[in-house]
Amino acid sequence: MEYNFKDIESKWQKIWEDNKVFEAKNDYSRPKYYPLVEFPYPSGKGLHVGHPRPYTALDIVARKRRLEGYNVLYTIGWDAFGLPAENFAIKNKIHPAIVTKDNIKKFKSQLKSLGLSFDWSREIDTTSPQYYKWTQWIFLKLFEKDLAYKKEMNVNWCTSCKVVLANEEVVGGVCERCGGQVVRKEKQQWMLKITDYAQKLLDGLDKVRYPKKIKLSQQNWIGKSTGASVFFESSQGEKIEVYTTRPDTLFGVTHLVLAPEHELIKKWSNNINNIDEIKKYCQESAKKSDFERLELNKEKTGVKIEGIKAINPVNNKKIDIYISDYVLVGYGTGAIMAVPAHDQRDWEFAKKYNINILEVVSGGDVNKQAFSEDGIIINSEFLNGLSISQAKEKMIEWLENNKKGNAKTNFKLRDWVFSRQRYWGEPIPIIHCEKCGMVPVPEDQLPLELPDVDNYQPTDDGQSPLAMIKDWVNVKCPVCGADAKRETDTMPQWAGSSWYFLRYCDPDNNKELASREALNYWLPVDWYNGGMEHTTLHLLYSRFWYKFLYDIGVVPTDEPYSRRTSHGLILGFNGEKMSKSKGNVVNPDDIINQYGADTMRLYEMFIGDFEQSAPWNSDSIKGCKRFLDKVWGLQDLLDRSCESNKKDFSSKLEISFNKTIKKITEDIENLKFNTAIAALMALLNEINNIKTINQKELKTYLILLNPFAPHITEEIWSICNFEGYITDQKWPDFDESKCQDFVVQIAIQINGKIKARIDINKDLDKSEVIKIAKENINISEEIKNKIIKKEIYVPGKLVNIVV
RNA sequence: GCCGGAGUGGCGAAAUCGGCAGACGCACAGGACUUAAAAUCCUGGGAGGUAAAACUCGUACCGGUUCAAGUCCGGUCUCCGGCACCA
Repeated sequence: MEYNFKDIESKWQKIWEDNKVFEAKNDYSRPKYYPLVEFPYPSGKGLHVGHPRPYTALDIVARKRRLEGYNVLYTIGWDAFGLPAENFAIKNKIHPAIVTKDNIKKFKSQLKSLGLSFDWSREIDTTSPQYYKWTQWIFLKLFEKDLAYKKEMNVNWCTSCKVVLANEEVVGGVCERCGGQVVRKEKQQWMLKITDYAQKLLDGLDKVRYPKKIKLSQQNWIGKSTGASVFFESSQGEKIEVYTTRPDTLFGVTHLVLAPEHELIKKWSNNINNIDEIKKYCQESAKKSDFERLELNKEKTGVKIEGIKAINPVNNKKIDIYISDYVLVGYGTGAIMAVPAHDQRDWEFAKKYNINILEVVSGGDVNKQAFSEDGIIINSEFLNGLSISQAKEKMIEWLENNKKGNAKTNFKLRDWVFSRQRYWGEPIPIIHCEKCGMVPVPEDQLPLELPDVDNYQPTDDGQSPLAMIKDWVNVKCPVCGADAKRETDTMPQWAGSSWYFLRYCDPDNNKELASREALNYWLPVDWYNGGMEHTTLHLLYSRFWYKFLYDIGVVPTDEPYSRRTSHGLILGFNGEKMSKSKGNVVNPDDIINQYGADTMRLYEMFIGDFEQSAPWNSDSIKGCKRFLDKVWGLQDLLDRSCESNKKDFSSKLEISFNKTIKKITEDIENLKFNTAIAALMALLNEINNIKTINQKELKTYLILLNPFAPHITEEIWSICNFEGYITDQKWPDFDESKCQDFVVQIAIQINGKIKARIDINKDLDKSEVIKIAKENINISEEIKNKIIKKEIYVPGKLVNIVV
């Protein structure tokens, strides 16, 4: 029976809004629950059907929690700084703030039409000065604690646009937009010392409930390794420090490899015989992005430095030095000791350049490939006969005693490049004074607002467009009053998103980023859902900021998120990622117009395993619409007699209802929204077979369905004259003892092959069941004249007789 | 190259403390209702095989463990996502 979803949905959305049904209460005595979804970047394209998947999922959780009696904080905001708005501004000369405002308006109306139970009174926008005042404040705290600093860094530089590019904007070595040549250019960048928190970020993972794959990704990203620093000496007398995880193989070192950017190469330039060749190689590798180096380096390249040698500290042997771009300047010391016998990359390099291979761990065939497994040390003087781990220990001891090195822990994690030469971001609140150096903008002058500019294009030398506004740039030093200049770089988009969930707790606070009272109550976030693509950047950055804020006493716990889950992508009908160019984008507005928000929500959740990606299929939506039409028809099956009203569940449906309550209750907690809906469908089919439903059953059914399809369930509740609103009801309990049928069907197997099925009482014990099984006509035939070796009974499932 | 995830009907998918593979839905086919169509309702279905059964095969591929394997173990292939050759 079709229902008028248009009227019903707008009616209830208005009632919820007018009555502030979903506003979180500032009543800190009640049990709280804080579910969180990643807030969107409001792009000009509007929502696509992928957005509502996580929002609906946690909306279901939020609605269920409210029914369970919790004070719930579920809200949304806008991560609105970023490149697309800026590029749009450059092209069309429209202020990004105006574009952003329009986009937000569109996103908001789209989200509202889904009936999500967001507390809109707490909505935030990272580009509003009231918000970024506190982003800047956190930056100043980091600066104060020496966790923000400036450093020369390589950036991608488009030689034709004269713009710094993100890795993503570099495609095949050229600028994505203009096709110009991209080179690596040295530039001063603001950095945040996330590496100071590497160990804490690692340790914190033990305390939180994240999926294994997310913990693993973060662990791999942080990449702790233990090994040693070893000091080689050059024939010129300089110390060349290398980091190795295999100090046990030091006697197997055949050469050193330096990164092309290594500082010693400049220093040696007068002493290198083949300096032209070296310079050429360095220039070539400077053209490559990291990604390209990765691509191109399947075949190792490198150049030997002629005229300079290194001395191996353990045996004083003179060895060659090479440069190669498979060694990265940003990791370790930018120099490695090469042990071709026991490292595959070194092995390949050695084979190509005809370098000796010195075996120092026995067990493999180092002529065929590098041997990196465990073995006994050989050819290594005082290490001979030891295992790898013993040899590591002994070598480190030797290095330390002889001042030739030391034990060292290394992290792969690099510091966070925090500045952008862009307009549409938070201005970095620092003033450069010739006398006083880098001076923070005084806190009472925050927010340091973004000034208006006429042109959003960066300057020719790659400075932010802010550098062109002379009366903004030129200021007096807050310390000494001399002429000074403002920092013109802005912050990356990651800044605003690193702490937004704190602001939700107290969004209008003008004195603090949020009151301590509110933070104490709401934090930590109980359940945070987001995309896998944010696992190693956003998720790690925000944990870092949070831990920092904990250390300076701003937040009450040391981890921000108790639980993290991630959703799979919604793909186009063709199984590819949705994108305009592929023509497979689906707009949720169309679906809602045609089928309604409840159907849309249901299909988003029914489409498949929440954590797995799934292709969108506009034909399959019909099933969800049909289901809701049938739910609408339940009104007609309601037995309105007095008798019925007093009843508990009817005997026919009692078990089914208990089973379903249990299943829905558990499935929602376990992200199994698809099977929860399947269970509701199955129960509905059962009710339709019986053709009657009593009051308790209908009420229970509506409450169970409510988190998934909130509008239709409210409407039926109200039409049936049930008391109050469905949003004020209590989530149903189930009786564990009534979750299983008395009579169950079990399979009977002979040697693992099914030969019969029988119905038995679930409480019968093994011998009784096997007795009944053997009496079955098929079975008695089968086992006649055979020797029974084994009889197995799996309660409620099957009997297997082995003959 | 490395790391992570996944391969099950025509399609989306269920079932992983080893225990009846394919719940629920889409599409499809047949039937009912209708002048007719749409909508709705009922019925059907992994493949082969049979008049119908029996039976055989079947969860990417090869092998193993087990009374029993989609699920566990060893190896291989393919697809998707991420990446910083991390010494």
